Amino acid sequence: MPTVKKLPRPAAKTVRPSALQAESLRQTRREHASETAEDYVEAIADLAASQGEARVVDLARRLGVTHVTVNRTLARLQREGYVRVQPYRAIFLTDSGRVLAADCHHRHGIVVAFLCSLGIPEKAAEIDAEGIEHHVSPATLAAFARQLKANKP
Amino acid sequence: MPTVKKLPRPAAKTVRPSALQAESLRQTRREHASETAEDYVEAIADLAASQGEARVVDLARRLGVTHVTVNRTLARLQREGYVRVQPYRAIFLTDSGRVLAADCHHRHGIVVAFLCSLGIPEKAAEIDAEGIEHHVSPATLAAFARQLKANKP
DNA sequence: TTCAAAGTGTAGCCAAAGCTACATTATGTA
DNA sequence: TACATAATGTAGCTTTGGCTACACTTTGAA
Ligand SMILES: [Mn+2]
Ligand SMILES: [Mn+2]
Ligand SMILES: [Mn+2]
Ligand SMILES: [Mn+2]
Repeated sequence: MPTVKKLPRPAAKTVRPSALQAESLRQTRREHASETAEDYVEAIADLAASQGEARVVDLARRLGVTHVTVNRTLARLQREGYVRVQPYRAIFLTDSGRVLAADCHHRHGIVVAFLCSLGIPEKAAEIDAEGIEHHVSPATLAAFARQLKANKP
Repeated sequence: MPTVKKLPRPAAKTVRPSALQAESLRQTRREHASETAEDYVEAIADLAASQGEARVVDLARRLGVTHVTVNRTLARLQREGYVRVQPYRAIFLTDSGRVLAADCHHRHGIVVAFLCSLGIPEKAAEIDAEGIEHHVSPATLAAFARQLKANKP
């Protein structure tokens, strides 16, 4: 063996417990797994409200991806029971899709308003919120809402 | 053609401009693309500080994945210039890896402290922060820090 | 009524990240 | 010094979500 000295490990200061960080990262991955569904149903509900119906091209434009990606994702969302799709027809939310969309819309609004209340410009708040929203637990959402109400009487 | 009436599209209320939402989602996807690198280098720096060195098993435990996933990701991070790895040796950060780790550590601390300052329990704050941190723009991070300083004189 | 343009669908490519199963190397202890 | 065990590496599978290229269907205007 070459002369590679093996220092004894210095008494593990445990800056942050491994178990908690591992659990946090697992939770973050779970949130990312539902993120696409959330953004899609919210966009579909928005389009249905503003345009009367949601079509593949509209979704693609709004989500910043190609229509191919939209198509494949819609197939998955149908499999998971959030939407109903038929070839060459508009896209419709199921009941559970509508519920999810409403929840996400509500949460999105609170996150944006909260960031704005900190002095962040509308547009920047909108950009950050699109990512942050999926990692805001019910407790944190409640804290945001509480803070908003306290600052705006 | 079957009798499917085509209503004229009601005057597009444009709840949220498609362009802004598309750009927000693109930004979120970019952030997700760098997220793994950020969490890894931060974990490696933490382990090096607390244990003296970072080994594959330690990383796997701390990140909540198998050692296989750690190995493949480390190969990518080496390709991207954040780490140096040698078979059966400890993992080392490059200069740019150390810089990234320091930035992320700093940002992580501010996000956790900010959430705690809203009354969210430490553990919940830690969990939410692990996901939120990657979507906090410099402007928003500054707002968090400002708020913290204002509330803790 | 025709037909070009717009919309939609599909085949097949890629990379990232997760995994299990198994092979190989180091290490500490008997 | 052996050798069992822990650590590490690798082969190969899966899912998700990007993409281009091309084919098919609808739709509206000439
Ligand atoms: Mn979002
Ligand atoms: Mn993180
Ligand atoms: Mn972190
Ligand atoms: Mn995220």
